[in-house]
Amino acid sequence: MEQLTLFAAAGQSKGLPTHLLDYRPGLFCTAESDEYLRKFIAEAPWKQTALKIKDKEIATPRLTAWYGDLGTDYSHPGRISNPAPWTPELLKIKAIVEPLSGVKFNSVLLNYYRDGNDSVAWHSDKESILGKHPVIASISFGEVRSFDIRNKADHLEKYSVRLEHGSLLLMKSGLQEHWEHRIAKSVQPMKARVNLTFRVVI
DNA sequence: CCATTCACATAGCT
DNA sequence: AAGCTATGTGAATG
Ligand SMILES: [Mn+2]
Repeated sequence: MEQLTLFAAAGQSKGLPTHLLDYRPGLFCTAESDEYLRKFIAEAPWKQTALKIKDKEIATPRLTAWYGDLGTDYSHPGRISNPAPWTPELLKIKAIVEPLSGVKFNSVLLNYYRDGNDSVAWHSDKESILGKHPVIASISFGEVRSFDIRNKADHLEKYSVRLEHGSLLLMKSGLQEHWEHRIAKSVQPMKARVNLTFRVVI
């Protein structure tokens, strides 16, 4: 009984398809991760976009901030925004992540999930901006949230990874084409989580 | 023009 | 019977 509970709480699916993703907890220690979380929340140029359906204006349920090399412009729905210039912290993290990813990234999208009501729906990352087989490195700070993937052709084929404070999730080149991912809302009370997704913008 | 993208409300299922 | 999923919605986009 005890073990079952503990195992369930761990929340990692068995048999994760490691050719599609890799998960590495504890890439950054707790103290360092705490500081990064605080600093990114306080200092990143957070934006919240919106979409209109009928007459309702629906705010996207998370905040985003975009950093990167000059020329890696990212089109938000409705407007084009230049990325903010790299900060020393982001460059330091990038330098740690790149050898583990086998890729030199030129941009990073930060996502700020303020509480359990923030989320991102099932999607694949944009082929038009990233190409068909992008490698994306995702660093998590703050609250543990569940990252789900499902096969586009068979929604019953699903896996889940708990993204822990200071962890790295590597989305490998095969993931986006045939799989979708999400961060679901949670009924349980959730504290803030900031996610750094390093990418190569084409 | 037309397909795609996004979050939400709702209906239907177990 | 609470919790999950598929579906329709429509403005903006390329
Ligand atoms: Mn994504």
